[in-house]
Amino acid sequence: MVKAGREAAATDPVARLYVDVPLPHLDRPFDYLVPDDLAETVQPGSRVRVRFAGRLVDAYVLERGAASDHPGRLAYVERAVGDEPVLTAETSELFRAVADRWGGNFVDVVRLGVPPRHARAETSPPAEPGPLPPAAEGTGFAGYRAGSAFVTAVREGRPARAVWSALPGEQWPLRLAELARIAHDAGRGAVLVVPDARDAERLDAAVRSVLGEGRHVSLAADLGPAERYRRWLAVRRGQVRVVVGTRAAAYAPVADLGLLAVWDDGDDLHAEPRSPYPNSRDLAVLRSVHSGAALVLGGFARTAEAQLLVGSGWAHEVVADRRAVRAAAPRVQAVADDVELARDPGAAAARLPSLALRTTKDALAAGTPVLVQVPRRGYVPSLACARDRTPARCPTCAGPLGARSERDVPSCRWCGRPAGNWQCPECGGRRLRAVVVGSGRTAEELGRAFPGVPVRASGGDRVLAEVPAEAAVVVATPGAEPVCPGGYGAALLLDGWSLLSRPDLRAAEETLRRWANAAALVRVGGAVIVGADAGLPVVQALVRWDPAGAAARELAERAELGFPPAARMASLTGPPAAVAELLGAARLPDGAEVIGPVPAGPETERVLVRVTRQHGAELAARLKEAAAGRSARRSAEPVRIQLDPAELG
DNA sequence: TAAAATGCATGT
DNA sequence: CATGCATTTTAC
Repeated sequence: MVKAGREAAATDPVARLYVDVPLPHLDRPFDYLVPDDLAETVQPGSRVRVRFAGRLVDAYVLERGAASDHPGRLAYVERAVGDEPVLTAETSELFRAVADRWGGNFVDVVRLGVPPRHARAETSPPAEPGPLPPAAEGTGFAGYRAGSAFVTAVREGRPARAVWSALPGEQWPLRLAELARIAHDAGRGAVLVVPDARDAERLDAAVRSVLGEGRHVSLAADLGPAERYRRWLAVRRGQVRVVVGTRAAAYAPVADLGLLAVWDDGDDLHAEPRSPYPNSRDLAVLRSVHSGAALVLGGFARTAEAQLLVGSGWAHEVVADRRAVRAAAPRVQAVADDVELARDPGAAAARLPSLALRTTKDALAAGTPVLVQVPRRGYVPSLACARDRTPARCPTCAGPLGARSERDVPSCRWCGRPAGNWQCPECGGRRLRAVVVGSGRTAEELGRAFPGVPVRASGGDRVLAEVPAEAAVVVATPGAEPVCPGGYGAALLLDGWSLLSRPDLRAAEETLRRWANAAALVRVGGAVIVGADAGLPVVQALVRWDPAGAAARELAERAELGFPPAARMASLTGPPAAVAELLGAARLPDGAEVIGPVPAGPETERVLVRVTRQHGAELAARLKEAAAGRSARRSAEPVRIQLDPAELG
């Protein structure tokens, strides 16, 4: 039904658009007529409202055209939402490619990459850029093999691809800012993606120091909707071409993108928890291919995925030579067990291994802080003697004991070692009871071992960005380590046991990543004590500071086991009948291997489908196709499809 | 949430 | 086996 008086636009009256309905079988363009009065407003990339199957829904315009292939009558676009496009030609193509790569819908990806509209923000005037600081003579990449070549490629607008292993102590925010400046001066845009808001703040500051005011924005996740949309619009309008931010920033509609950077791609914060579950690294890889932008994946550690890009010749390594590594790396020593326990009566209170204790004392005496990395706190309460309530302590490091459940073997919340046959030092009792301990207590308890030294805690919802360069014990959970100007005097990495004992495919890689990130904050000549068996390959990799070697070994192991990234996997999660139906309907690629199902929660099962890397795109397409069939037939119970799931369980 | 397609009870 | 009304399906 056409409203009285409505007429189609004189030129290109047809708008091809995606309707914002999350059903896989509707994930294709539909044609609508553009009414005459919207002829100027509705453009490629516009957000509009259309009547679709009766309801008014949002839609995203791909393109305008003269005619439609649709045999039936076309409906009119109902109205425009805002008067400027939200998709660019490049992001339109990117969203389609991301949806295809991960077996999802175009509009789901739009939700990840385009912030919700905030009408007021559309009226705010652009910020005037401040003076542009003079360009630096060179960059910090000169000290890395292939570093200068990569910088030159960015300057010349070539789509070079690098995996950068940052030296310990490296000012990585400044390095990435330098690259952004190079791209900027070449007239190109840059997108720099980091795991969390704190990293985004550091990087934001570094980019400001290099580009001055008003030439970049930070799109970190902790902004309000108005400010977020305002900054994002400034990017879309081309007023700003350098973007810093977390996950979602990777989609920023930067004009003429010249550089994509992802820092610490192994961090699980880079894994998008919403459908279709893309992650920053693979997204950046995809976008670099489609946009012709240069790409750098940087970190202190290296993922097996990044290693594969190097090994296949797709990306070049940007690494320092061994001499520079040796000069920059802290001295790492492993303390595996009770042999090193203190006999020293002064250390009786906190029975840290004597090496760790000496190291800590020395660093504190030199007026430098000591970083103590402890496992992430869960909801785990502390334990105490059931008889006299003496707090239960780890026999090795004197950390507080906790347990995940009543029946669980208690383990140390500092070093993670299990404490199976605990005995109360006061009354000899062997039974434990749960007690609630405030989160600040952990740090306080550790601090007691060093009277008069301030203890600072960083983790959970109280994360410190920086600590002063003075004697202090800094207790942090992985990922929440504050930086210290000049570096820490020493670091104790106490979380090895809880990390390495996880039955996770990535346990070793993740352990080294966390250790390296903490150890990299230690000053040159500082000491790192790691609480784990020196014979473990992952410990050796830290001692020798060899993230590339560790990643190569990790990749080889995964290849042997047929795990990603050596193979491509999809995980299907949902009610057993639904999973079975999807699997039955999917025309899986030749050689696809179905693993499972295994229980995955109440009324829920999961199967894994494994194919070779070459069949990855086909697998995604086939699963999408089967899901589309199910949604068209209204098979109600949805199945979650995840390509390259972050956790393989 | 609108129109079209389909289902189905009812009356001849 | 047409008719009218209810329900289901499609989706521009």
